[in-house]
Amino acid sequence: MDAPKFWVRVVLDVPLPGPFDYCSHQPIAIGLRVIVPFGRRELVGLVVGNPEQPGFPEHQIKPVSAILDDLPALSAHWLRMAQFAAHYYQRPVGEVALPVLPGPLRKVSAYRGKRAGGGPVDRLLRRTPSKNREMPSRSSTSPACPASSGNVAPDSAVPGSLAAGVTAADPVVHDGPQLNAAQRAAVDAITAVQGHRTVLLHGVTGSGKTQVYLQAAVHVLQQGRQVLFLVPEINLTPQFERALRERLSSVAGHDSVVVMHSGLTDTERLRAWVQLARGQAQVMLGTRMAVFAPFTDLGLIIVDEEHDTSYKQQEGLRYSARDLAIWRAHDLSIPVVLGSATPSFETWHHAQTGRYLHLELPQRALSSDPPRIQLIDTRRLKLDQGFSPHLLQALEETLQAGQQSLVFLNRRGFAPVLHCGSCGWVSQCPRCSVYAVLHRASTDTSGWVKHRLHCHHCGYQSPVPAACPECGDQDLKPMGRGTQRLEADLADRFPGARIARIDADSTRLKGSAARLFEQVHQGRIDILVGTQMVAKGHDFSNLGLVGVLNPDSMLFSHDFRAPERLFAQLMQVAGRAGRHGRGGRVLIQTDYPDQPVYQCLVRHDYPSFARYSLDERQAIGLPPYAHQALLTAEARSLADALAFLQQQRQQGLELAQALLGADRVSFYDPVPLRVVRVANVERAQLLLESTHRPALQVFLSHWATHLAQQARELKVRHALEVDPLDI
DNA sequence: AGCACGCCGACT
DNA sequence: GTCGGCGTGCTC
Repeated sequence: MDAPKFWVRVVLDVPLPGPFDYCSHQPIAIGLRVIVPFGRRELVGLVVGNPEQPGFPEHQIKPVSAILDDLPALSAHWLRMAQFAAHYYQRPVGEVALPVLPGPLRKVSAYRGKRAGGGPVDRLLRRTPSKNREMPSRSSTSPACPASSGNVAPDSAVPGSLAAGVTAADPVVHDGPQLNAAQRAAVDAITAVQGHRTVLLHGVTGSGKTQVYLQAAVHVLQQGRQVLFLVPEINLTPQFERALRERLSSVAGHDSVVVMHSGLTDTERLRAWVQLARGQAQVMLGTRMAVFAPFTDLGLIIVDEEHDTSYKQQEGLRYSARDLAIWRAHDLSIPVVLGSATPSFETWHHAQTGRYLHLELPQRALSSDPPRIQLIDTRRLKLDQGFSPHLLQALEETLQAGQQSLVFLNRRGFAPVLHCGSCGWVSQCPRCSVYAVLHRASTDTSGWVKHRLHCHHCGYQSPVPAACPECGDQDLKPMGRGTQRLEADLADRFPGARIARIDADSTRLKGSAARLFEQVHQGRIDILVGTQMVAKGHDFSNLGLVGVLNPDSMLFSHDFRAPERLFAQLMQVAGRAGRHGRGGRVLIQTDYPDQPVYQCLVRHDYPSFARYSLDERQAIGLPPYAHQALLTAEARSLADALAFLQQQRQQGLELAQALLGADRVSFYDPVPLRVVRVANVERAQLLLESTHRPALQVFLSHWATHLAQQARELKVRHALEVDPLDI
């Protein structure tokens, strides 16, 4: 007489082990979302199983409140990926699977209340009637769309990202530029891959990796399958979007490219997700979050600039989108292409040992000469406002020749610190253990320039004191140089030159980055000052000179990956020079010209640098020859944080011994972070290591549950990171 | 993580 | 007399 009862296993975005069992009067497919009661509230959950028997006392099990079937169920492959990521990064599945959905798909409020309509997906589909032909709504209540005589609706009629992205429909078939022999060979090698293979496409800046990506993508699209294209930064999406649409429109239709990144609104993200999930989009271009997109028939993944650390999420679930992309490709038996001029040493190592297919693009496709890199030994030079005479002369010459220059300094603000000459006082952030950085107020128009003190870690700001707070001396001096000061100095020195600065401060407003880059492209800037923002991807056509100031500061990090990053970064800025026509010059000012990183740079010799660095890492047992995990603790006092880590280390040692026997996992000593205090919280970390990945995984999964309990008891916040990049 | 319950201080 | 501080306990 009872209606049949079905058990439903659901994961939720809560920091509890889970999953949670519910009941329903009808079967619910795995991969669908549901609204369920949880404690005193309701949550959106994801169905991951239909157990025969619940794993919880039956009388305590509540019924599912609603079934959300406005989108097709997430695929078994997608769920495997979520499960894998959860297991690998030591988090509950629900904390992986739900936060990666567009906001409206995981918010109860989007489905409840009078304005909810049929939920966010139905609302979206109703709101874009011009798209109904291509995106027929599941619901029959959608107004029928009068078919508009084969013509595509003008883009301006479409709100949101689609409008921004869809440039005028272009029916012309683009065959793309002629590929050189190496590019041709690379495309052939990629398209010949059967099943899964990770492919490293190693090619210097300007060697034409993009054309290889596009050609490989065309091949996959012609088979009717989808392509995922990952880029490190939002800034890079517009130029790739343009290239993709142009190149791919003939194969897959102009609506087939969707974009996914954190700069989109909820609705824009939802739109891209929905189009992909319904199989209406063929290509997704995006930043790391796009690796979780719900493809229906993915055939190829491309990871551009695979070495870029932006692929690693630095909060919440600390995943590497590059590594998950490889996992995804493996699970789907499809190829994944990792492209870079300076691959991560992990990737390079795998390419050298044959685990990855190694493809080379040896030449610059667009220009004959690579940029000429010179080191300027600044140990015995008298610098003038941070500039060597050589660099000043080169700037003058480049200006005279009507070419553009880029001065690269990885330090924003006016000066790193304000200093009192008579008592030694320095500007500190009151809440963090770092200097407060002197900034030029961004809104100064005329006359007196206003400065303020900024903390780059917690956002604290204050006016500049009129006199030293310690001794009352009025002669406070800025020490050192940031991009703002550089910009001002250059303006004094080259009064006729048009100077611009691109860094996180000058591009804070939406669209200002694009505007600044546009000015540079149009040749309306002579000297560009910039931080690492300018290093990535931008193709400056008339850049004759790159000057690099103070790169040594990047070498002094205690992180063993610092030289690897410095090499990649300098190679990347160097690559901005002379991309078209004559090769440009690159001048690097350093106190350590003998360092291997600089010596290899001068010779454009990535392989030697990699060989040298990998040998070194092998000798002392660092990644990729060992696998690491990092436990960080945050507490009110440093002593509490360290005590917690010490305790976890001790218990970890015993646990590892019991689980794995011999010394499979080794622990370093707990240490304070380089910046100990941020926003009045003290931080410390504990690094662990194993040469055996599975052993580390087994250990971590046991240890992680331990940690959660004890951290709560001791009021210490903690985070466990697998494969940490910053140590 | 939320969200409630619960038991002690300064305000209309 | 209540508003409200955040301790602790629970969520299929």
